Amino acid sequence: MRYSQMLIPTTKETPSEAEVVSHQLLLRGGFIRKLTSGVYIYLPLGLAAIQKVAQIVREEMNRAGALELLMPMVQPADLWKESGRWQKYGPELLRFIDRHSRESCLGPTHEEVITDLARRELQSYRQLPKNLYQIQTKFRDEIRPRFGLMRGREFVMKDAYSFDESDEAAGKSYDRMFEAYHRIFRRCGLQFRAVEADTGTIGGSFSHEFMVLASTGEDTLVICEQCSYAANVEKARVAPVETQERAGEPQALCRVETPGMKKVESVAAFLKASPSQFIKTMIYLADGEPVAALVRGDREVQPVKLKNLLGATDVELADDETVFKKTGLPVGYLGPVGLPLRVVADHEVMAMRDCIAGANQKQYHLTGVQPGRDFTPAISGDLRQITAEDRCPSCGGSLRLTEGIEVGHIFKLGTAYSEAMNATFQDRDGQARPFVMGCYGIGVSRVVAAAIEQNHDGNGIIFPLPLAPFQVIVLNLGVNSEAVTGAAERLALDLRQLGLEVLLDDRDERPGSKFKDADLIGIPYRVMVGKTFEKEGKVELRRRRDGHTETVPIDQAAGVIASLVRAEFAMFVAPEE
RNA sequence: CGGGGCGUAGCGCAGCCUGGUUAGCGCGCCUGCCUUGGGAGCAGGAGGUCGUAGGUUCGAAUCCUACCGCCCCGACCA
Repeated sequence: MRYSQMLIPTTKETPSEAEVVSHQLLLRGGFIRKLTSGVYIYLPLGLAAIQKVAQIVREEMNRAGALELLMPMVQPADLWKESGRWQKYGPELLRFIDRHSRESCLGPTHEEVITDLARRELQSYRQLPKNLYQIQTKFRDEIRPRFGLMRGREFVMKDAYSFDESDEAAGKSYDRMFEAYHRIFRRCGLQFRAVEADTGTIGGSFSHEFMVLASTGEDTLVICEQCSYAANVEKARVAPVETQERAGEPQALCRVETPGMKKVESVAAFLKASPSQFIKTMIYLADGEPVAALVRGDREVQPVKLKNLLGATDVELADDETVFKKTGLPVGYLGPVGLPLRVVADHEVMAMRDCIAGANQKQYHLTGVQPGRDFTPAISGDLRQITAEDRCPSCGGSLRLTEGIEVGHIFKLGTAYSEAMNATFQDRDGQARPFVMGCYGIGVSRVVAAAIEQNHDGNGIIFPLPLAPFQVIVLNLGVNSEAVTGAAERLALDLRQLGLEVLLDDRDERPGSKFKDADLIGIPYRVMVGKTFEKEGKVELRRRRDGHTETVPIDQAAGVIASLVRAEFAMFVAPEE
């Protein structure tokens, strides 16, 4: 491909709307242009990168036995009413009415459509298992789209759905996807981890997220330094604590005046106590009902864990005003003793003794509080957010916190959708049974953004070779010289014949501009045909990632480059290949 | 949806507070000359419903009102 005939509108200046580096570089490099909030045009270069990811995904899904199909973007409301999600999904689901007054929506995901297909077309256990997938544009009306391709409203997604006859078989389908995902992200050249995750609104029993490690990630992960344990902090289990040995008699309950002190720190300073002796009482609204969550004074409540402990669908921290309105209690002086609310305690709290807590009375706290003696929570369990100081729940090793970008998510769905939508097959005994389902997503366009977040420098993008729109860019640095131009053209042709994807920069531009553009758009290998060729018959070969440069005679250049590219590709093969 | 900000040439911005010639600047674009190894230089040029609608005024990019769009923070989220 000739640069002069491409559309690669690069810019020197960074557009003001872009906050994160992938967004900036995608705009500057001429990969995308915004049409409207959260909706982007993929220019030729951007589309090429997305197609690279899509092709890897396709190959690995096919290899894992999945079948590609393509479902409509427009979906009838009736299906969503059957699954119950027409009510549940909320405003993220873009709904509209067509000319016949039929309610419809743009598909943010396709469980309903695929389940409808399955109940029509899959009647017998003999047809199972089946795993069907598509690579398609999704629309979710995000509250606040941001970060370019990282969180758009419209985006390219691979979604797959598995149908099995039993839990056990569904587990195998899940494991097969777990492996396929490892192969996919490995082949994309990304640093990533699979982590235990919360199942979110899609529901289901078990799930893993695939996170690309990058400092701009929207999620926080814990990773064990010793074993393979990794989890989203929303989910990360905190190892249960041992109950402390009781030395001496437990203190008696005692009310102390703590004027104007609401924060744990200030009361702690006043009473010359450590925050770890406190019981912190946080009021949350669980599906609108106030509940009290107890954690140690120096800990934080993890709301997703609270939600799961309560079995609620929505949990949010109540603000001071709401707390007072709903309970009449003074914020800052709340405590579990005599609290007329449902109380959920972190198991660490239950192991504490001689604690300090609010007295549920303005300007007063209690000391000598004994969990179990002075109050008994309705539920106690794992409630607090894990910290880097905690030990690995799996092996006891030390933990590290890091940021990640979610690029893939796999779920065991069970029979939630098949039962709601009456999607059944006949088993060996002729009995109708609901499909046991799984669903598996990959944010294809987000993978491109994540790859850039993880691979860039001050000059621009550094694409992992498998995702690069072109593997090699040949710079003709002497467009006025027939000899140089001829050599550059021939080299580009030779490289193409060796199976490489080549961009030939044949523009009548000064060398500096060509270098800058080549760096910006992140092509892994750059070949310069110019002065050195005129003087010595050699071309210079430069690797984008580390700037490593070598000079080779023109007649050997194509072969050298091809073997370099092949050698590098070999690093991105999937495990066990 | 709550809070904040912005809409002036393709992009980035100044001008607005304190209304008054022909609305500027940088980048980009076009023509010519010159130049050619890290976004050159000179000369000439094209390009604007100043987001939209209404109002105030002799006169509005500038003041007022409404609406639209976009960005940032928050809640939310595969």
